[in-house]
Amino acid sequence: MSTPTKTELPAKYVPAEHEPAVSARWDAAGAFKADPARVLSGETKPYSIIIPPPNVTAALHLGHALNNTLQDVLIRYHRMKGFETLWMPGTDHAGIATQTVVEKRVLAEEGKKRTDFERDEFIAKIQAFKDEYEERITDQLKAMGCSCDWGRQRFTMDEICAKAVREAFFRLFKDGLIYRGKRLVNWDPVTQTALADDEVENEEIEGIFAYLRYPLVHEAKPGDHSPVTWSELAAKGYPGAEKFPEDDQAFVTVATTRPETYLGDTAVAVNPTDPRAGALKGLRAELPLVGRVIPIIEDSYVVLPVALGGDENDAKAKMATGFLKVTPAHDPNDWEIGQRHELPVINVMAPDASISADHGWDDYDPHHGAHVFVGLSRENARQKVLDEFKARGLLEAVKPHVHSVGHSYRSHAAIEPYLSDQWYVKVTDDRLRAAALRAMTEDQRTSQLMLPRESNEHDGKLRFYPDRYAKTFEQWHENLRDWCISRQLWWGHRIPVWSVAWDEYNIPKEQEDQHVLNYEVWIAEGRISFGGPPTGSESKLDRCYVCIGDPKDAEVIAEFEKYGFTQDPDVLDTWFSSALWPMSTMGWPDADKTDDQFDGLLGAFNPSSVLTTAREIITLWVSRMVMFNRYLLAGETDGQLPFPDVFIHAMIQDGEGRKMSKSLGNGVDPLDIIESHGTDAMRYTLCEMTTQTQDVRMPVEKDPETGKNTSPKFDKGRNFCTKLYNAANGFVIRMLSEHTGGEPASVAPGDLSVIDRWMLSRLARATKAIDEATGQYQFSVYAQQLFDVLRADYCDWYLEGVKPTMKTAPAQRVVIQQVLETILRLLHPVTPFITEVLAKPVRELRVGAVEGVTLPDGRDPSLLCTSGWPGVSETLIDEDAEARFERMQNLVDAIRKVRAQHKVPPRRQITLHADPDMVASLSGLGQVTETLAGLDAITTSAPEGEAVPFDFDGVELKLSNLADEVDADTERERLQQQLKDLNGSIGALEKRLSNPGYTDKAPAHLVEETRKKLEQQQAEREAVNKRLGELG
RNA sequence: GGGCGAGUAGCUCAGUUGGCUAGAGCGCCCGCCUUACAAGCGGUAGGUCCGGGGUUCGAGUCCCCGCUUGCCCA
Repeated sequence: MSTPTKTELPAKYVPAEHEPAVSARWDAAGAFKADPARVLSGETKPYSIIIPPPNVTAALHLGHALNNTLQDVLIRYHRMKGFETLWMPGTDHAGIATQTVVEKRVLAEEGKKRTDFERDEFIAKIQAFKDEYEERITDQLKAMGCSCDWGRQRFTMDEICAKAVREAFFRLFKDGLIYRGKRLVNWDPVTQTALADDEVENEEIEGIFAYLRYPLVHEAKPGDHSPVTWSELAAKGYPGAEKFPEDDQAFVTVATTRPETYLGDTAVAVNPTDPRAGALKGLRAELPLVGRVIPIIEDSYVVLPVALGGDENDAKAKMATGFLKVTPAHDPNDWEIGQRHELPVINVMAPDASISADHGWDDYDPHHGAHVFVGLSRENARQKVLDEFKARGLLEAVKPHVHSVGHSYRSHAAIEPYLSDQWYVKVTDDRLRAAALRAMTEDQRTSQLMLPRESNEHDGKLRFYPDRYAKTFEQWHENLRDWCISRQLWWGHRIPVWSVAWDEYNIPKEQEDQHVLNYEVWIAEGRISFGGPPTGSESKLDRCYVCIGDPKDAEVIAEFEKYGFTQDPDVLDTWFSSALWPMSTMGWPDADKTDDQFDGLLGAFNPSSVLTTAREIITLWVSRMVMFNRYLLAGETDGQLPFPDVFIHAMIQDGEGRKMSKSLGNGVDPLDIIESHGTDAMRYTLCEMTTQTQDVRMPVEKDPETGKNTSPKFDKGRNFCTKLYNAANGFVIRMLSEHTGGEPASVAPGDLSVIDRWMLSRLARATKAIDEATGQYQFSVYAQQLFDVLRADYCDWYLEGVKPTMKTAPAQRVVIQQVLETILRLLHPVTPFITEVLAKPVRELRVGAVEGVTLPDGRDPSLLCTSGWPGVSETLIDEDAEARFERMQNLVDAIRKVRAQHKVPPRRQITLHADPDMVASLSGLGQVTETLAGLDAITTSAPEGEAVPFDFDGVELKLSNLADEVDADTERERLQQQLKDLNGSIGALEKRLSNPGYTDKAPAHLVEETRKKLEQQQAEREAVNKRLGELG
């Protein structure tokens, strides 16, 4: 009962001839559209993945190809399994990265800087760039076969996401979780903007280490101080004080690479274990020329010099004096020390990094002499400080010193740690941090801090794959610092806060009542919220801040702007909107009252099923999604997670273990691979590479013809696909079309021959292994299983083995077809295109079923991607058939080996002489052995002419008719090699068995096995020796 | 400085409670255009499992020390 019209396919598989057409079929069928109604009605279970949105800054690279292939494998697998699947696609605006790229482009093309444009004008340029790259990225994802729900594609700055950002910001602001504070940022003094940490490049520079002396003083009261003498210190037991003239003023020597920052010093620190520390208690240092008197504090951060017990292997200890100048405004470590000791923070620089008294240097007094530095650049001031100290006898030494300094990747200027006002999310608050820690599954926790509570059903559900990444997540949260979310950029979500300096917030008397009334109403209505300092902080804000929930709320804005309020010019860190991605893409905060596109999505698909990403994202993104999802989707207690599973995949490096990068020119473009090898080949290879390790290497080669980078690793995937196509189209489809008739509608395994039962058994095992591997995110195991079952089992053994019988065995033809159709389905998530191409013609061959093999129609059987996942019952696992078939495989291998050694021409048929048991056993396999080993007969009769004996399972078999005359030398050589191998093996076995420890302690079955094996090999050796004797 | 990996054949990698003479793909070499497939088929060679200790009857696998190398965080 064959279908009337058969699908014809070309003889050779050229991916580019099929992939676009297959994509078009998927699109036309709306195959990837998710329907939340089916979930909400309870009809199906949801499976969803939120794409980690690629930056619109650049086209996708191989890491994206890997990341998205793995997601697609999961999505397609679950879709076939019958889940309602949603894979939400989208892109990220990537604030600074994108703005920078566009700035470079505009400078190159128009010779203009960003500041030559109005803000809106420049943003329009970035927007145009974004549109271009978003399209490109979308095309790439489609070319990769990603089965996203394309009708729901999002962008982190589109309207619904912007609304989510405003809502989240407003709520956090209102709840006191967003505050204004000071912090050191990476400041680029040339372009005058803050930079993210990853935009700072560390470079080794040849700098100096300067040793400066700070005179010590007593301070009776502020402004009244007197020198400390060495004799005083000696009296207090200060080691070494006696070496100095008694009446001279004592000093401490600090060592620094940046002498000019001494202008902002607010303390000198000494290690509490330093033997000099005790004598210095209560004393102070006076900064030369500046006149500032600063305390001497104790802090264990200070490195002890080697002479005082410091670590000899520590380079710092060799250079250190044991005294550290503390400049909280100009060094991140000093900032930390300043926080610990509540030191004043004195900024001595202007935004261009020149020395200035106008940006926080409040105790500046030109009469002391520091005026000589004001206005100098950092570099000139550095030299001037050295000169002035030298002139006063306070410069102890200057040594050359190579050290690492952060530079702007844009201007290449040295980064200045610069104090500025920024917005922060108080992620250290229990409502955020604890919620993230409690989210972790308990068996992945290593500390007892904030464990899941029994009372919260959403606690303890977050699991990392592989396990070890849980530790990264845990430690990050335990050492968390508040999150700086403001960026001095134009491209991004503008911070919805308006402010005015207190002393400018003047409301005319007659308007005061109305104004106060207005904002009380607005607060009650949730339209505005006033900000304060961080909870528990004593500091006062210098401005009045109001967050306006809706930036289009003209009434409110007009009112505040009337009193001088202006909107914050900064934008939010990109990760703020990314943190909302699992919610915003599904329509939050208006999930159920906007258009159909979002209706029910949040309820049906949040939490999503898994997040698939790279490990550097655990801290930047995963943490923040967990905190925001739990906080914003919560009632009184912590709410649900954005996803229960986090899968972290490997990073692809080049063949030398280097990161792939543009500057090294070692990147591989996925589109080039798709062009040269086909998408399926790329996907297969990427899956196979995805083991549980951190990094995988991909040797990169430049194609001499195209000049494009490629890698030989993809050949395996391409060859695999070719094999599949040749087997399916070239053999199975052709043969089963030509030979039909009499197929049973249902085939019972018991009625089948050994080779069929073996094949079904192998298929059952592979299916089981694949299901298990997928549940554990073991993509490499999945790919390996596919390779083994298709190539090794189905093509190399099964199809070769059934050749002589298939034409006359209708039931066997059913097995051939059913197994192929099952394999196509198993393969589909990894290699979707070629399997979709083959699915129709293979399905058209279906004439019967095998009991235990189910091939469900799924949602829509006209496409493989919406067909059901195959079920292969474990009852098909047949140990007996496997044992018999494997024995035959070993025999065929042994015969092939003899053939090769005797150089028997491939086509020459030879004769196997065996004992009756063996012959009987082989005859149960049909003609399989003869076909695979190239035999004309298997017989119990003795060879007539010359024959070559060989050993198999301890039994001597013979092969005859190898050649017109057997070459004795070849045979002797073969036997001698065999003897050598046997001697080695027998020696090892004897040694093991003569060890009483082994026979007494090892499991009995292992000892027994070893004995049997020894006996068998000894028998083989005897036979080989005998044969060698006969040869003479 | 803290954390996490990796080191097994020329290359890329498997090796799951410790147990056959350590495997695969590619590459090398040999033989084959055998009627699905030369992007293929059959076969050979190739390994002190980074080094050193330890536990064990038995270690690529577990423990300790070291070397090399990569990534993340500070």
